[in-house]
Amino acid sequence: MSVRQSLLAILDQGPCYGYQLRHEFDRRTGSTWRLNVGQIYNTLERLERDGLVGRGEADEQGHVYWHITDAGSAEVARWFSSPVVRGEAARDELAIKLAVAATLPGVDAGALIRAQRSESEARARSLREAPSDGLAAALIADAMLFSAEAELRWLDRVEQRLSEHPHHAIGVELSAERPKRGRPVKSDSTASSPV
Amino acid sequence: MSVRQSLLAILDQGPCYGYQLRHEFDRRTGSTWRLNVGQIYNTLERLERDGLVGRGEADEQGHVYWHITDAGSAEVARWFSSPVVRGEAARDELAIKLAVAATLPGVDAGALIRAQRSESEARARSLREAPSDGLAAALIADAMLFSAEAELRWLDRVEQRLSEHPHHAIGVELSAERPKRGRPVKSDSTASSPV
DNA sequence: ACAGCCATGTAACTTGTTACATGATTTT
DNA sequence: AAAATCATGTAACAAGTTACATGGCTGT
Repeated sequence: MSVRQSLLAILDQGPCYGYQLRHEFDRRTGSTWRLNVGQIYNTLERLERDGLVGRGEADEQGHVYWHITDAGSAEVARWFSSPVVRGEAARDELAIKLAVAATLPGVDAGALIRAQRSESEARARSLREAPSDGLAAALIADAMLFSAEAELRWLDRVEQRLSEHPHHAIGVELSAERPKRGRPVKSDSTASSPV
Repeated sequence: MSVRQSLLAILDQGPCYGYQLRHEFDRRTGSTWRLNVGQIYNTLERLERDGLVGRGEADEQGHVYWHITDAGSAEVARWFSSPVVRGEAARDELAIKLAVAATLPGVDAGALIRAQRSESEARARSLREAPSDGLAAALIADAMLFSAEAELRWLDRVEQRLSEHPHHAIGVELSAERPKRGRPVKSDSTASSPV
């Protein structure tokens, strides 16, 4: 939702045309994530469908200015007055991946941790070294750096937990809590050998 | 992609039927994110379409066992041997929101920071207090806690940067880097008053 | 003339997510 | 007998993302 909401928030400052919105989003996020132009127009049409923006006539240069509606402004106000709530939604890809890896037999979670640490360290280093141009870029870079550092701390913690927990792997076929029925049926053709 | 990949990784241990997969995903992620059952079947059909899994015959209980293909196993191996790369993709909703808020005139970024800090603090507190049952749940809770703490550190940093940078807001209509053409056209009907 | 950017748009697609229909089995 | 859970599936949709087509304008 962040692209959609950001475009709406920019439009709340005054009408803009598509390309302009792309540029504004770009500046305000420190050119960190470049939007494909097509996405702007898609998003605008969806916002229009939802009654949050309206499409103006094209001016002499052919620029199509979009303006926010009252419902749109209300939505922006709501967005800026409420915090981002993590948890229910917001799945952390790395957390899922490593948790799954750590609980599956036959997967080398240690190797994954080392590969990830190397990646996250490189990322943190490059974020610390690269100078950020402007406030927006600096804010985004800070967020990314802090997040990479948290990732590294977490990786250490996971390694520690795994070393304390020698029997971490939860077998698929041995699970007591498994819904019903015994072990998986071996399929002849392409199934890989179960552990 | 994490749900899709996780289901594939579980299937790499041996054939499973839909409900079973849901249960396995649930256990391995500490019951943190409960999947709607329908999503399992959707995902399985898409994996089948992509040649990564195959559908077996139903057994006497009517359970439809799915098995991984060679291409699927290769994909799992690839997944577990490569780190999660943040940056290009992986947009941080909070970072975008706050960066946009901080660069738009007329938006009270300070209030947003305070609201977010209160939310993130509550979250961190509840993660620290709630006991985690089992390794998977503990790992996921750690990840969430570290991430919430990084968020709090970042909010402090943003507040500091904003206090150093009194002229942070970037006006839409005053921007020199703006693509072309002068100020936005005022639309008569529903446009909110631009700042 | 040609390359390249500005600008608008369309079509197709991905993953995730929900609501719903249907029936079997199990529990109370 | 009723309620709950197990189990499979379908249909629809949201948001993001990309590739492509089309033109105008600008600079070399």
